[in-house]
Amino acid sequence: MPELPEVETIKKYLDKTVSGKKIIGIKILSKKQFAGQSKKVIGKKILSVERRAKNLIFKLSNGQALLVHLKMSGQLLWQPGILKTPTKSTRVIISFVKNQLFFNDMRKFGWIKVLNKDQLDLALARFGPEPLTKNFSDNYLGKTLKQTRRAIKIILLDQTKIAGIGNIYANEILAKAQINPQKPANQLKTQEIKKLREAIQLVLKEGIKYNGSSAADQLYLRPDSSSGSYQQYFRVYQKDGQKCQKCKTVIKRINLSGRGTFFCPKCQK
DNA sequence: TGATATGTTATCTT
DNA sequence: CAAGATAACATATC
Repeated sequence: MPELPEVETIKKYLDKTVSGKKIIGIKILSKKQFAGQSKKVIGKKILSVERRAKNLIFKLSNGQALLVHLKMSGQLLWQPGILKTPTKSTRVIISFVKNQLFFNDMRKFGWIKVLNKDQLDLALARFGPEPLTKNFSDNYLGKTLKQTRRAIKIILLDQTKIAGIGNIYANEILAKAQINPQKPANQLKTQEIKKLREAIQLVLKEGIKYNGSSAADQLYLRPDSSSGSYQQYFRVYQKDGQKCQKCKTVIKRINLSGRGTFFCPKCQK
């Protein structure tokens, strides 16, 4: 599913592809997935494409913005040149003079919203710090983890605490940091907190480097319809029954608050 | 056929 | 009341 590295990959592609281009039409095929007035967007130029948490933000020349969340199965696919036929899962088509951008979403959980500056700020206000920026420090992480005894993995997934981590990267980060996903957050020692902060940044950067992950059951694609390759480097995700690369212990799968959780019971304490 | 997977939010429980 | 847990959403796949 698109998490921070996948959304960042899409952001980079689209920022260089659509910035400076004028939107000439919007076709909404799934009404409940588009909020606000498409009228306010037509004829406007895209200034830039940005990312906050797992959201994409298209900044427009009239001060409005398109906020996009792909949820589990959303894709933004760039259609060069001639008019392409929408697929069964195409929900919105954004047209440019020579191109189209398809918003495809099999499961229909994703959405696009037209927002003004205030509405955008409000929509983004609840998110915690971006883990790849300076304000995400050992000090911040330590302070945040001290506040709760919920399992550490649950906290990694909490968008109000840290922005952008989803189930795949939470599993991979804890494997890298050698921390058991079930460990109560407030039991992490100073040394473990530092190790965790480093693992968060390292694993997310790895994900971005390989253009995100298109795992077996995933629908994630880059806007040019190519796949990411980070799935080749997974340490634990969907590897239950296989041997840990480090110690050869069999990787275990458990269910933690309804999410598939994978870890090495020997390496991760 | 029905269980499963997922991100986020609404709602229920402790 | 707050924190934490769980249900709900949609739909293809196994």
